[in-house]
Amino acid sequence: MKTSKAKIVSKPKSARDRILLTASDLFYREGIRATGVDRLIAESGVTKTTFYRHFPSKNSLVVEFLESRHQELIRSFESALENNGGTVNAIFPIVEEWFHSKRFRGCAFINSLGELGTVLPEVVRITQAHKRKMADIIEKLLPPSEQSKQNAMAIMLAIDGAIIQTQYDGTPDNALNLLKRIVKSLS
Amino acid sequence: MKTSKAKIVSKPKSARDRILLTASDLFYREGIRATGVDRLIAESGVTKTTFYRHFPSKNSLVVEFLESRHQELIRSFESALENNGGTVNAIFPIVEEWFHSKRFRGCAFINSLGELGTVLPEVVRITQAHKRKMADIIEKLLPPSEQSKQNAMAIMLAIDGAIIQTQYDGTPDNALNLLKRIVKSLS
DNA sequence: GCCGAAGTAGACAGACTTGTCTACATTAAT
DNA sequence: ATTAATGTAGACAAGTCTGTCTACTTCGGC
Repeated sequence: MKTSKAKIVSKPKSARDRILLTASDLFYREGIRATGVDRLIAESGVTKTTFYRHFPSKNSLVVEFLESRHQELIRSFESALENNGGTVNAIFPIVEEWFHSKRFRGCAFINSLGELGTVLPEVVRITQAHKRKMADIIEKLLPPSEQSKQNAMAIMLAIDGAIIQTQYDGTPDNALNLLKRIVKSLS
Repeated sequence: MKTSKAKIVSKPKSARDRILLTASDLFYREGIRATGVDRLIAESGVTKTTFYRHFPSKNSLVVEFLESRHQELIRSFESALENNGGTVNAIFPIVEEWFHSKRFRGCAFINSLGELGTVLPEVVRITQAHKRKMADIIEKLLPPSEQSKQNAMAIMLAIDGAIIQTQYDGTPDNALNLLKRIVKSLS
């Protein structure tokens, strides 16, 4: 098990997976435009040829990054909700853990909107798909009613707001409490 | 009154003002990183020397852009609230008009967080100052109580959420309705 | 008119960016 | 062993980016 001092990702997987894993990390932590392909290449331990064999352009890697993040988040969100009791309250410990995470830097989708929303329309499309799917999942936590679709979207809206507030204010607990209040007041 | 076909801003003001005006327009519409200094220079009708005389770096222009946008928005927000009756409901027509505006591209501060939050900490600081000031103004619309500070922050949170949802979903009326519901349910 | 402030026209520099390509080596499947 | 798939090592190219600088002109204040 190599734990090299260099920032080279240990090579447990295919080159493609390593690139995607490295991109996921750096894109989220440091920003998409702040991360050049040479950095990705160096840190994933592949060559330029290999990089471009798997991803025809940086933008296609960005799209893949967002798509895979979307899939992964949906999966883990659903799983965690189930583990937390499957009601709307199950959302809060998930969000709490995330907000307190040292790696928290807001929502990758929202950040991408700001970074690339005007130059890469796929980013807007994927963000929309992601948020709508999340709202669908939230809707299933709610008692069925005529309003449940809108209630779920309102909750999604409040979660997005709490994400933003945590990001600029650095006060996760306060944002979480506000989120809880809003969600409860919608019930 | 020159209305030249070229995209050169007519020269009503000092070079500095022209630069700032052009930056405000392009940074918001197209993105900060998507706008290079050469573009700013060409469209504001100044030379490189003049540009750098007024702004020692692109980043300092970005900071100035956000600071002046902050001041301007506070001013116009306060004014519009007063014109709309000075209650919390006064927020809605303001937000509605903005969301329906052809120029709407989300919140410049939130977009900047995504674009530059990791590389220019001033962006985070200004965004925080802006949002807190907005919340202070919102608080003044509310009946005084122990909770009014938190209520104002909850409303600010919901506004941010509505901004994001409008941005990715392109459904301003729906987001606005959700915002209204949340604000009312907090009262 | 004089002089400093402000501005013009661009050339230039170095770094960074994304992407193309050659020659060769290694791995995996048959 | 053979062959295709996959990967390595880099060099290279063109464009873009931010910022520095020279020489000269125009504007504004006294």
